[in-house]
Amino acid sequence: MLDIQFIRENPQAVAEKSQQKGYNVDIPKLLQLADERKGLLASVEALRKQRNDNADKMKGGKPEPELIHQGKLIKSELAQVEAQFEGLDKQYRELLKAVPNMPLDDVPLGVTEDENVVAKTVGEPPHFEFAPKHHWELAEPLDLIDKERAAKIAGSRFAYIKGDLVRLQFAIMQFVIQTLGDEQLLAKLIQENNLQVSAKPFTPILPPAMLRTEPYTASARLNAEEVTYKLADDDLWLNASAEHTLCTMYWNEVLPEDMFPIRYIGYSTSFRREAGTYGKDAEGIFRMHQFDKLEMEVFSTPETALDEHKLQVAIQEYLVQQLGLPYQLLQKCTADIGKPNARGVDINCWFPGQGKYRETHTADYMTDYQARDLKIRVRRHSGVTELVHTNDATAFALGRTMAAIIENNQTADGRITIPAVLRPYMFGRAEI
RNA sequence: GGAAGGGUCGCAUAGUGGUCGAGUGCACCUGUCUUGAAAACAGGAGUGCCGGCAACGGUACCGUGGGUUCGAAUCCCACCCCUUCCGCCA
Repeated sequence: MLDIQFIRENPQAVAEKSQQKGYNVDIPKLLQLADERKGLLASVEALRKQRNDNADKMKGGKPEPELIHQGKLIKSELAQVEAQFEGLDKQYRELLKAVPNMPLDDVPLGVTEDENVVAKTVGEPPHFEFAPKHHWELAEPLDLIDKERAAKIAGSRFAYIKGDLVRLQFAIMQFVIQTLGDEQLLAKLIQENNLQVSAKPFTPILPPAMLRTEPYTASARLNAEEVTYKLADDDLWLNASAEHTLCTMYWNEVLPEDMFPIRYIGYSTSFRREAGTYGKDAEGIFRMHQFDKLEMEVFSTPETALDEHKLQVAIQEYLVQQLGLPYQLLQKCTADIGKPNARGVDINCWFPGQGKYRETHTADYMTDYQARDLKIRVRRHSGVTELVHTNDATAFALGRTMAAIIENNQTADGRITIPAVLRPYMFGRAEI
């Protein structure tokens, strides 16, 4: 959430920028609630002081009936005022949480995702001497994907991934963990992009795949209506990305400055309900209820956070380039960056079967918006505490990445050439 | 899932209704002393919210949420987590 003090000082800007993101929030109402809440809080605290003072008078000796009577009066009045305060506070918090993060100045204005700006196009879509096939058309004869039997067991948007496609997935995972752990490579990317951040390698991490309502809500990532699966018998949700169990990892903690930047490369199966996407990308493994993903998550001090974001994008580009996939880099517009985001970048890879660039990567910069509600702080060397900044970014969503590899690397005889960087992790093989 | 024990200010602990708006030890910070350090001695130090330019004041926090009471770390209820044992299980 946003700092109420900031909203007080910039009501106009907050209203406008929320509007740009497609959020209609009643800022005057919020500020009015904030003021009323403040007044009630003062009353509550004054009454508590009365209660405490009254109780103090009864220490030691035996309680006088008059003081007990006084105490009872204070108690009932306090109960009333507290109830009022809680009601108001709930409204206030809901409205405050409804305010999205402010987009940075370089985020393009837009009303739909169609207004995302193509910042650059890298690589040439491959030319085929034949009509390129969809990944599912190639995968079927090679017996790499079985969706029919998966549907029998779990319904639509599930798959059995088989054989060499499994080997390919594990090869990509090894490649990513190796790459993000390479300090020299990171130093090179940092230098090339003129960034002021450390070259500290990313620590691989396997997070829980479920989390409770309270931290999930605080992360501003819980989307109960469209995305997130809820377990019926427990207060648990299936994570829709490793990001969700990673950004909540330091919930309610104050961390020493020496720990920063905290860089993780997380691997998790991700679960999404995909409500409202009926018929969309129904074939293949492009849009699934369950998919595996490697996700970067970085906690940093505020002054390095934007460069951490840019580093994540640089890493994404490097990874995609290494696999030889043609892509476009999109500067996401205000409507598409997402509620907790201050800035967002997408990478869309070329899918020859569809003849389109499709989203495979996202990089999100949240400033302190996530950390404020998650209460994740840094204790500076000076002793003061400050909210951290959070960044997350896809390393590879494995289903979509493999779909892209299959389509871009298809041969005339329906086989798939393995990208050179993955071959060491594929027993030296060059083809599926 | 069953049984027992436990969760206190970084760590370790004290604390079973008012003197705990939380004591002590260790670690930490600042002084005094010392060439410097150590030791000793003295002092300080948590997180949030509200008010204040600030010094500071108020308030809340003893796993979480409710309840009892004039008053709760302490009593009651529910839940979470940890430890040990049993059961089940990769």
